[in-house]
Amino acid sequence: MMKKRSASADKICAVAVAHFSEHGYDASSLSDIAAQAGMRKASLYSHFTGKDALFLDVFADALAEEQAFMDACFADEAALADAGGQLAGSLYCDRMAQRYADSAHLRFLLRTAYLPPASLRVQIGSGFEALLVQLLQHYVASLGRLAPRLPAARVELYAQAYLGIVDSLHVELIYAGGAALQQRHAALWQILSDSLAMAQTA
Amino acid sequence: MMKKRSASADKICAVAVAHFSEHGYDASSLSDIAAQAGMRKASLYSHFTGKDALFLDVFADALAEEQAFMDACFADEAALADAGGQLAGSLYCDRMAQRYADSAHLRFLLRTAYLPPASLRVQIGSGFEALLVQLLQHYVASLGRLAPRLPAARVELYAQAYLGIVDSLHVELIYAGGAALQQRHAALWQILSDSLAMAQTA
DNA sequence: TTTTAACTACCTACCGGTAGGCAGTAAGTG
DNA sequence: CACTTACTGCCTACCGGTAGGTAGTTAAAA
Repeated sequence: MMKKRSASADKICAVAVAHFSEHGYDASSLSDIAAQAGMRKASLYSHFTGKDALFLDVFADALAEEQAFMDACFADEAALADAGGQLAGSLYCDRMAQRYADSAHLRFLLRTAYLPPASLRVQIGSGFEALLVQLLQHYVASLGRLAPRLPAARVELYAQAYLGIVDSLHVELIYAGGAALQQRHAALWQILSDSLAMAQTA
Repeated sequence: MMKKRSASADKICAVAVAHFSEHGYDASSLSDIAAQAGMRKASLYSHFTGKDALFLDVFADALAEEQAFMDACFADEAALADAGGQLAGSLYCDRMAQRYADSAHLRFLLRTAYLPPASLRVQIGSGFEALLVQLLQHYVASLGRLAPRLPAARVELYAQAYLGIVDSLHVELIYAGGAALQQRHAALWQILSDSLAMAQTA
């Protein structure tokens, strides 16, 4: 593991991710972040060259954390493949609400992925893109394991639909904090399940 | 129609919706908005009591405009019901990408609905909620017309799924500006169509 | 003549960022 | 051992800039 950062820098990042995820880039102030990390604003500049650099560091942390979470979900799903009735990628969706509640990194990531600060748009975009590609690969692998006889065109279609469903759940979390997530999850999962069943029997 | 505002106030709102939709609440400055509307910042205060008030006025405009657009889509869909093969709510989704490109009000609405300024959270939330309720009613009415024999529980399920799909398309627009919207639209629409076909033949 | 909408000028508050100093510490040097 | 040096991590104080917002004035419209 790369453990290059000092303890103070880690503390700053931990505070910063909470601020950024709650207030966004513009409405987060370095003074507040520094104060909550137990120091003055000027001292931040011993650890980060500026607001953008801090933001990007936090973003990198968040990407790594959520990628690890995603990997773990699909690894668990593959390990629990004995219960035959489940759908590909379901574990990741099942755990999403709890993860959103627990992880400031995920809240930060969703907020900044959809509406990044204008100056960092490209870097944020490409970083998040990589995460989506990874999710897509996990899903396709899982689908190939659970429904091996599916034609390639259908695999592509379900992959797109899966990403869409994940985004839809994300929106529910951002927008309503997950209050009505269960209903939406169930509804979208049902139509996906119906379509898959139809494709497999045909 | 309530045409209460002065021409200047209308101009200010037209400029403000562009700024807010592009930069968000925090990163939009009243000086810039005023300058682009052809006056000084102080003159704004002859028309609006402050930034919040201006923002809420713009929000109300956007709500009204997009509600009208939504109503028009479903009215057209009902009028064109002769072409039998279509799904409920499809016209609204079909027109969404073009609408997003054309209407700063829609871009503004999506941005502020998902990540409102903290101080106005509740007002924004309840306003947007009303729009979603309207969308739901339109969809249920349209579905009832196109698939009258569907059991009530299924209607509820498809309504939830439809809202989820709409949100998913919104995210694609916000995130990628609609670059990959066609694929996602097709995929989600396909699984919804499959599920509906299955429910109707069963 | 009263009202309205615009103006100039200014206020306070806070922003991100910088300069320079001050304690503590650990290593080199006689 | 004492002394110097260099470095770290944080501090106070400040910079230029800009934000939202206010006061008071002018000029024209009603």
